[in-house]
Amino acid sequence: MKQNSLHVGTLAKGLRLLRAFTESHVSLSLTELVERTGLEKSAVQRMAHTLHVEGMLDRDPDTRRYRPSHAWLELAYVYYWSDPLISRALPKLIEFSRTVGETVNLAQMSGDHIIYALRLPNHRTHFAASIVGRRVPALATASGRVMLATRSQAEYREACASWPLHAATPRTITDRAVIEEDVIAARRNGYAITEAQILLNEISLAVPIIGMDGRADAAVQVSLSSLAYDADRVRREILPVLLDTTASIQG
Amino acid sequence: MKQNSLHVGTLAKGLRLLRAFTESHVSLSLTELVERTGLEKSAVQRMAHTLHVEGMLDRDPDTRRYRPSHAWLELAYVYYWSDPLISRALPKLIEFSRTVGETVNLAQMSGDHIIYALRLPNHRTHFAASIVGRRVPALATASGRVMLATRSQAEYREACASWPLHAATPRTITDRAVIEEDVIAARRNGYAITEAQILLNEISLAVPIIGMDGRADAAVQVSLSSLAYDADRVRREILPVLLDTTASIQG
DNA sequence: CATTGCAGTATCATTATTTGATACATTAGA
DNA sequence: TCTAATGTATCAAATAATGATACTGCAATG
Repeated sequence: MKQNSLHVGTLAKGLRLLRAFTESHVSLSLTELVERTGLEKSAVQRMAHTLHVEGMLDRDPDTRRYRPSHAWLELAYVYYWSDPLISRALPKLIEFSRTVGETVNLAQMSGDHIIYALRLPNHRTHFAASIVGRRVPALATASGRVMLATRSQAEYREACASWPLHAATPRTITDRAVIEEDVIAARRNGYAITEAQILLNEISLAVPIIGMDGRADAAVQVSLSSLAYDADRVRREILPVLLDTTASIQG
Repeated sequence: MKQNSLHVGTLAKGLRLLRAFTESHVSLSLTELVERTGLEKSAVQRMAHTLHVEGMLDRDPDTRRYRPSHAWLELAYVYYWSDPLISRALPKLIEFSRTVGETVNLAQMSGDHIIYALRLPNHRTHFAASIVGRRVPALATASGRVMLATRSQAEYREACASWPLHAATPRTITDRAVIEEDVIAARRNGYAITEAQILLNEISLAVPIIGMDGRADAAVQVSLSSLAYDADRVRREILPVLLDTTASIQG
C-alpha cells in the first residue's frame, strides 16, 4: 500500500469507509461502500461490521444500510473543547448574534478551504448554510479572503493563483485577478464583503481574528439576505459591531 | 482480540485512539495515548501516525502532541445530512428560537443517554451547554424523561430502575421512584420540566417529537435561567409556543 | 409462481501485515 | 553537562488481514 513502515493500511482503509459518507451519500449499502471506497467486498464487509460494533456506524436491520452514528456528533463535541478559539469566541458570538439578529459564523482556514466551525443561525436559510462542518473553497468566501489578507504578499498571491474555485452560482467570480484585488482591498480595509458567491441573494461580511503573529486563521462572518441589505448598509450597520466583537475575541 | 472472524482488530484499535480524546483530554502526547488506550507503544506510534497522515489528527510539530482535526467537524456535517429529523426540525427551531429568545435544543435518545444534536444558544451560559454532541444521562434530563414517557410502561420502568444517574449538582434527583413519577406525569402532560439537574440555576422544559409509531426518539428542550423563570411562568409563556413547534416538526 | 439475478453472509488456506521487543535519537529538566 | 523521559526507527516472528469462493436469502421478472 504505502512503503512507509509506520503506515497501518487497515486503519486507513477503515477511515475510507467513514469518508465514503458525504452530504449526498448519507446512507450506504455494502455494495455501495465497495463502489465508493474501491476496496474488496470482503474487506468492506469486515470493516463495516467492525465500525458498526464499535459504534461508529448505525445499521438499519431491514435495509441493511449503514449510516453515520451519534458518535459523529460526539467527535465534534470533543473538537470544540480541543480548540481554544472556540471557547473564547462562542460567548462573544452569542452576544453578537443577539444584537444584530442575523446569522453569525466562525470560519477557520483549513488548507485551501474554510470550514464553518460555529454557526448561529437567526433566519431560515438553506440547510447547508445552517450547519457546522461545511467546507467551502476559501477564495470564494469573504472569510477566506480576509484571512488571506493577513498573510504575506507571496502567500496570498500564490493562493489566489492556485487555490481551487468552484462556480457555485452564476455570479461566482472566477477571475483570479479580481479575487486578488479583493484580497488587497481587504488588507486595507480590515474586512471583506462578497455577494452571491456561494448562494444567490446572499451577502457576506467577514472580519479576521488576528493572532499574536499578525496572521489570521479564523474569521467571523455575517451572512445576510441581499434582499434586505446592500453593501453600504452592511458597512454602516453591521461592521462596527462586528469589529468590536472580533476585537474582544482577540483579547 | 475478539474471536468473531469479521472483527478487524486493527481498525478497532485505531478508533480507540480517537476515543481517547475527551472533554478533559483534548490533546494527547504519544505516551499519554499509550496510557489512555492501553495499547503497546509501537502500535500507538503507528496508529497515531496513520491517523495524522489520513487527516484525522492534527499534530503540533513543536510539542508533538496530537489533537482532533477539522475532520471531526466534517463528520458532524455529514451526520446532519444523514438524519432526516435534523433537516425537518432545524428551520422550525430557528424560528422558535427567535420568537422565545431563549436557548433551544434538539435532544435525541442515544442508548441510556440523550445527545444534544442541535443547540441554538441565545444567552451566554456554560460552554458545555452551548455545543452540540454532548451526552447526558437520560434520566437526569427533561428531554430523556419526556421521551421515556412515550414508551411502554415496561420500558420506562426498566429504564427508571436501571439507567445510569450521576449527581451533577446537589439538587440532582437520585431517587428513582421520584424520577418514575416524573415520567408518569410527563405521560399525562405531554411535557416535562426539570430544575437544577445538570446545572444549578437552570430550568428545562422538554416536549417530545412523536413518531408514527407513537414513540419519541427526540425532543425539543428549552433551557432557561431559574433566576428569570419559575416553572409556572415556563408553562404559561414557553410551553404553548413549544407545543406548536414540535407539532409542526411532526407534520 | 417458479426462475433468475443480485446483495449480503460465511469460510478458509495463504501470505502480507501487524506486532512488539529493542535499540537509537532527541528533547527537556536537573 | 548530564540524566531521564519521550519520541523515532528497525526487524524477525507469527498473528491477523486478505480475497477468492461458495452459500443464503431476498426481490424483481416474466
